[in-house]
Amino acid sequence: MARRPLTNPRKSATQKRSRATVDALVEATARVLIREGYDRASTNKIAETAGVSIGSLYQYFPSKEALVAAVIERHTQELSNVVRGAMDRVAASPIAQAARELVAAGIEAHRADPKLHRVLAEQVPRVGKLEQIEAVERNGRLFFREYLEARRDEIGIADLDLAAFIVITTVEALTHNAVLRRPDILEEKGEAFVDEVTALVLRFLRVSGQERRRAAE
Amino acid sequence: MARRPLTNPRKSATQKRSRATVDALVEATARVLIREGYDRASTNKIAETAGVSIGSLYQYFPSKEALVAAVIERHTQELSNVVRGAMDRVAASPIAQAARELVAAGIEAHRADPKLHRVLAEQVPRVGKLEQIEAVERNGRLFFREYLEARRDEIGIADLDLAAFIVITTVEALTHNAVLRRPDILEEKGEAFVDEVTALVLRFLRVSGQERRRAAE
Amino acid sequence: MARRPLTNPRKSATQKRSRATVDALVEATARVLIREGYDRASTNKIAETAGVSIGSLYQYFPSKEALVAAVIERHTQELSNVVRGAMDRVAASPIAQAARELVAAGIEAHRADPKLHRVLAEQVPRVGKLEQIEAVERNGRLFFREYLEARRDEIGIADLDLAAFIVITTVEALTHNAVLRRPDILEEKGEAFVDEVTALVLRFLRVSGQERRRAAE
Amino acid sequence: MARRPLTNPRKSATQKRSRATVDALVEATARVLIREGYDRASTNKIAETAGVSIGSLYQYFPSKEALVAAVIERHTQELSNVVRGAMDRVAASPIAQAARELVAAGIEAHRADPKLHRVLAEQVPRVGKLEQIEAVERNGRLFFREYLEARRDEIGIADLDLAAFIVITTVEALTHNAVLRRPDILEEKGEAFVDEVTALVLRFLRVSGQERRRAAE
DNA sequence: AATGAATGAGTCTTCATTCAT
DNA sequence: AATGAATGAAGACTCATTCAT
Repeated sequence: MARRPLTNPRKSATQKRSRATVDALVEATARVLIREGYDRASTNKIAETAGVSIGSLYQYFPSKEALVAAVIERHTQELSNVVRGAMDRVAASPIAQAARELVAAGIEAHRADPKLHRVLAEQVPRVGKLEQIEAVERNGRLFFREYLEARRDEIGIADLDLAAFIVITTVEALTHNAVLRRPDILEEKGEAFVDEVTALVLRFLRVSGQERRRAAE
Repeated sequence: MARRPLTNPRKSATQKRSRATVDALVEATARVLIREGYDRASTNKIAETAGVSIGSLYQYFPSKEALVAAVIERHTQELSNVVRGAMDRVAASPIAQAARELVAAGIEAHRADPKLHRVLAEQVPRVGKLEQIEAVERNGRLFFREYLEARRDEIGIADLDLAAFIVITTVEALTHNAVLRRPDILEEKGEAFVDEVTALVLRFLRVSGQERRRAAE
Repeated sequence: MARRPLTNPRKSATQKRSRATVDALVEATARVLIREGYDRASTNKIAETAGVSIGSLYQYFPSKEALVAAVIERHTQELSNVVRGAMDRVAASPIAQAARELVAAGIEAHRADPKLHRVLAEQVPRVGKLEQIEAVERNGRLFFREYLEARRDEIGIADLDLAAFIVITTVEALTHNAVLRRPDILEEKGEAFVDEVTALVLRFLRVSGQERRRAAE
Repeated sequence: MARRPLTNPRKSATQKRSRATVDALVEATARVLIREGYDRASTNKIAETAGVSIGSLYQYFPSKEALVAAVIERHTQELSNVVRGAMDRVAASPIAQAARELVAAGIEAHRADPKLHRVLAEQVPRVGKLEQIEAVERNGRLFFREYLEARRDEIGIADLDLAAFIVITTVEALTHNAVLRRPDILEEKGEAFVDEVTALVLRFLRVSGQERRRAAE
């Protein structure tokens, strides 16, 4: 049985070969996680899937948790990139327009690897990496809050902190659930869904109807 | 189970004992789940916590899954009761007023046993009980949809299906996250939070400002 | 876990009701043994099948082994009866005729409850009752030896001990295997089978051809 | 199982180690089976007896049954070899001589590991391996039947199928029981026993007295 | 550095048996 | 005497991890 599980990769794979092995392992972990679920994802299976011996696996990752942590990190990074990209792109746009792009980005992000996202969403807490995830979330929130601050005069709500929490939570939940549990909605009336979620956000932020209408074009 | 028992008292004494054992086991499962998480929650630990032998545990529950399922059922039932109660209470009220009550009910429901709720929310999917949970959710959605239908002329949104999904997902996510991850918000500005979430819902549903204002009093 | 398993019934059921319970238990044990095999035949299942509580079962039988021993005893008794009956019937007949009857009796005996016989044959050794069985066998052998002795002048073999062992073993094996493993033989050419086994025995005992021919009529 | 191994020595060293472990496990299973009987033969005890960890046991054998099956296979193989060897040796000899050798081979085979043979004979059926055993038996029967066919003119019995069944069953039962239950016979008058069993077979097959006498020299 | 055989703590589960009612 | 709830020893098996080669 394990001591306290370490969650940091054992060595900063500098060599190219090492790097490839590490990548293979992380990728294999993700695949096995999807295929088998957390409990049935054994390190031996992961090693085999990666085409690597179990010994080598432990050369690079001190524990199963470390592997999962790496997957989480990679996945979180990818999500983050998509969302950050969208945010950067609309940094200069008026809210009414930005909102729509952000909602779309949310859906797109979740669509990247929904099965992995589901497993992680369901099992992350068990790996000690929750804090890291929360850090990412907090960053997103602060980032968004700054955006709101910059656009303060376009919106009619005072408590920006609260507003950021509500908007982020809402959009995250709606895109997550739409992708994972109601794919039918996205397929049959994806446009309408984006419209409605965008409207939800804008109305909540009391963005003036004029702006909204302008953005709707 | 031989012959028919002649006395009732004995039987009901027996039944009371069984009942107590079952209850103790379900309760112990919940506690261990909270304390240890799903993976580390072994049936032996649960039996011990319940003050019951492992044999008795298996007399009443054929597997670990069955125990967790029972906990889920109990918890779901409790949540359901709170929410249904609120829905019944406001069935005749105008939306603007109903919304606020529902949001409050959502918070109250999550507050009943937030830690348990977190564990279940995070790990339920792995137990086959997912369908049951989803059934409850679907029921809630349909129930709410009917409510919307009855109040159709108070709201300015056409696709009631979509609206129900969005509202329920949103309120669930907001109350869940507020209770579990941002207790500070509820403590420091719980009123404002309820106000905002209520407003979010009403605005999304395009309930007329007049109604909204009337309800805000 | 059990101490040393006792194999004797706990009380000599004098009362009629007790007697009925004991019978029901022995019968249930036989049935469960056939249905489930020795390993899966749990005392609880036996009690249930007997329509008796597990507590009552232990009132009459101190252990699972005791139950099986009772079944063995009953079954052995039945076999014994069939064979002894035949032996008694032919005590006064010449060997050539007696042999045929004994072979037929062997088949008949095995046919009484072949499934039970198989389970017992396969599992008896595990219950301490082997000695008892061997005692029965020895008795049969001695009994048969005496018969041979009485007919000494009809047979041309000197070592009657050896002869008894060989004949008994052979007939037992042939009837057992025919019934349990080659039922097709009995069905398609049962007559021929009896003829051949009888001939086998008579020829082995050097019973004169004249006698043999006379018996074959 | 990554990459192809470059060196042979290492692999074969490894293979030798594995092979030794497997052998130790099979051997330990046989010993424990003899010492404790099937029911009390736990995998833990087997592993311990083999001087191997329980984990290694399961690395090579997926279940207790698999272990027993391996023992059965090994034992059956050995028996088979002895008997086949004898059959091959006498393939060209006249029956009267062949019979004696086969009976002797039967005894020899059972003597190889009589205790193991007893446990297996008594408990094998419960393992799914029964078919395999029966297959071996059937093969033996068919093989023997062919032999009879080739020697058809030496014997005076028409139904060779039936004859093969009877002879094989008889010889098996007699050698089995003699070795396991009446070792005294073999020790005190082993010669006579072989003589009589041989005679039993030859007389049953109606081999002419002349042949019999010739073989008896 | 890689390999994979070996380890063993710990899990779930069964079932013969006891004992309070 | 009967009942059946409770017991707990023991068994089969898994899998994260180590370490000899």
